[in-house]
Amino acid sequence: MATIYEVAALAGVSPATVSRVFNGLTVSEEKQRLVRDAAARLAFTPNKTARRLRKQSSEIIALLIPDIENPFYTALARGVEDRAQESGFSVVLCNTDDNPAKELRYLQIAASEQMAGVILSPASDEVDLGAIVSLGRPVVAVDRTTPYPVDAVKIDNRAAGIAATTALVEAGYRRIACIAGPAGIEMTEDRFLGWRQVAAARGTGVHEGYLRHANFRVDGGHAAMRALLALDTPPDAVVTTNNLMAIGALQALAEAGISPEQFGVAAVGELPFVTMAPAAVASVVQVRLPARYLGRTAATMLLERIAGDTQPLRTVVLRAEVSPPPLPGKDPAL
Amino acid sequence: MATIYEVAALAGVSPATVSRVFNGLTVSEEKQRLVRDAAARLAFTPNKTARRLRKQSSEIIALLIPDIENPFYTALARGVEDRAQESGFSVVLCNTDDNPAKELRYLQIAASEQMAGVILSPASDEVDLGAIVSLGRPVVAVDRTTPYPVDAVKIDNRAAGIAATTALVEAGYRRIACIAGPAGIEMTEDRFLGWRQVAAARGTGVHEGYLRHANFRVDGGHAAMRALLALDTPPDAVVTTNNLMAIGALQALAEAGISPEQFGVAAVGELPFVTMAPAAVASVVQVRLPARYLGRTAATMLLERIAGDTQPLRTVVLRAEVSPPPLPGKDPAL
DNA sequence: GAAGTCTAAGAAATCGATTTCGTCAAGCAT
DNA sequence: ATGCTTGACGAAATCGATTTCTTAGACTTC
Repeated sequence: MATIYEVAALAGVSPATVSRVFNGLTVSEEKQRLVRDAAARLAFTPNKTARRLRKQSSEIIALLIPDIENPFYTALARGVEDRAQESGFSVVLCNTDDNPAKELRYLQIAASEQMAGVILSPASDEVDLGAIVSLGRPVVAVDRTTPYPVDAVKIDNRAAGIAATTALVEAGYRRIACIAGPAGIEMTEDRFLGWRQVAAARGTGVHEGYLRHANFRVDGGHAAMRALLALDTPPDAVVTTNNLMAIGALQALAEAGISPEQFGVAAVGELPFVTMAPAAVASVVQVRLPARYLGRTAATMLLERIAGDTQPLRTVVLRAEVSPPPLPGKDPAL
Repeated sequence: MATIYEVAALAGVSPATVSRVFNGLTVSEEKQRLVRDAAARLAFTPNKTARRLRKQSSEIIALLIPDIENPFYTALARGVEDRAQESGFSVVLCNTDDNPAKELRYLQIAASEQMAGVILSPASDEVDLGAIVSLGRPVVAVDRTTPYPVDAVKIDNRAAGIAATTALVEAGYRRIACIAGPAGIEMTEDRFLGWRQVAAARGTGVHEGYLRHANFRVDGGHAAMRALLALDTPPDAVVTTNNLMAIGALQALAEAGISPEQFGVAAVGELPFVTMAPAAVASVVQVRLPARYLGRTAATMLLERIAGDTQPLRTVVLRAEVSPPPLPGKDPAL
């Protein structure tokens, strides 16, 4: 790795001039050419570490997500990445596993690595964002919220819960259960409040035991669905507050020999990689979340802050829509 | 952010001593205590950027994968991440999108960021690893191979292709087609060679038009399957060389009203998030790849090199197995 | 033509750790 | 008691860029 000094020596100028050329500061045509030629000949790449030490900031943004194996978050990550790339930023993807300790560790790394900013989906309401916020690094919460004063991009979760449940009611279901995520996460609680509101008003009321808390993963949805089916008066439909728990629920139903055409299933979120028969797919209510756009929006907000935007805190709320499945074989891009 | 100088001043020692304390070098009990107290009081965290500039290396490894939205690669990433974490390393996940230009860009970043090493699944055989290799940074290729002299972890792809095709033959299918990935990637070519070998020997021979090249994604598999179904003499079964193309194929079949119980489908790779009826699921041949373990192994090899291991280049070949689906609702961890 | 204003570009300080080099004192052998 | 080793620890150099200062010319302006 050639350094700026070697380039300077070869070009017959001072290191300062080399730096100026690479940073677009005023340098005569003449010397610019000399420097560029020398740099090309030495295959010079500026040392980012040195640059960062001096500038006290980098062009890297950290993205902390709870579960990298959940297609919702990978789509979100794509959105962030694409937007960041457009501005010449790189994204470091960190998997927090819904574990506050891991999350904290990554936040510390982000700080001590002088990363330009952080986009995160907090593992819990108790994440300590105080340290990084007071350091002046911009932070944007995405999908999930946090009590700390940071920008946020979220879904209208209450409306999404209502939409999912309403679709089931309109399909004729009345005994509607809910498989919600862990307590203490506003995102899932809003969705289940939406369910409760509709289930109470237009279903048979909120039956004891029809609300199940589970982890956000497939196995959680599976276990919860089995428990629901084992009730004395089992429900005739279920709402799940995320995509993977719906997969688990569908698996449990399939095992029990029940098709989603008989038993209503609604998911807040999109089912990834469905291969069921078209009729079965169509019978599953999917409240599609604009995951990629969520990520893109968060990235845009973060980049604005990084660029020095000091407007008051913003929370962007996006609405999800109950929509038909995309044309099969087409990726619903962005 | 407190610096080492402030800690030194507060503790009444030199900065060198503070550094020594944090690096476990010989320092008297007495001063150790003073330094630790001062550091705690100032909430001191060593500046990684400065450290990296001086040490010319970091505790970050770059992981370059072609498609972050493919569950195979996210599982692989988990394997890498878990192993790296055990050794105190962080992982930076980079999505190359099967795009050599993006890949090159990330490799340059890895170099100029002084990352400790790189694990990658090359987007093409022409990736230029020369620069980073000659820089002395360890590199491990995973899943896909490269002509450059680097360690590698891969699947016995030929055997996987043979296993997938053989399972279809044994299920009674004879007109077996193949949906392969883009040409020029050894991984997918070996798999399709396995198919060709078995199809030629035990099927009806390799029919003109039964080999389709597609991108590695769902839409590619979908389009290829439609093309196969539109042939004058359509096949009665298909082998896909990865997981997502199988999803696409199954979707195309479902649209055509064909169940995988009638039309043989075999995938090299595991179908993510299946929700089909158990009988349908069981009829799909899945050659399960140890994705997580692949990642873990690659990480282990890389960490050994980082630690200074200089043994000759190694290529670890893992065998995939045609196996029954995991118990529903259970994540096939590691 | 003297004074004032720019502008290009070099010299040197700076970012915050690590590490080499010395120094000084204690411990040990002769 | 002298010389030698050993160990703790401070002073200062170092990593490679960026960013003041400065300075020397070139160019205005009255």
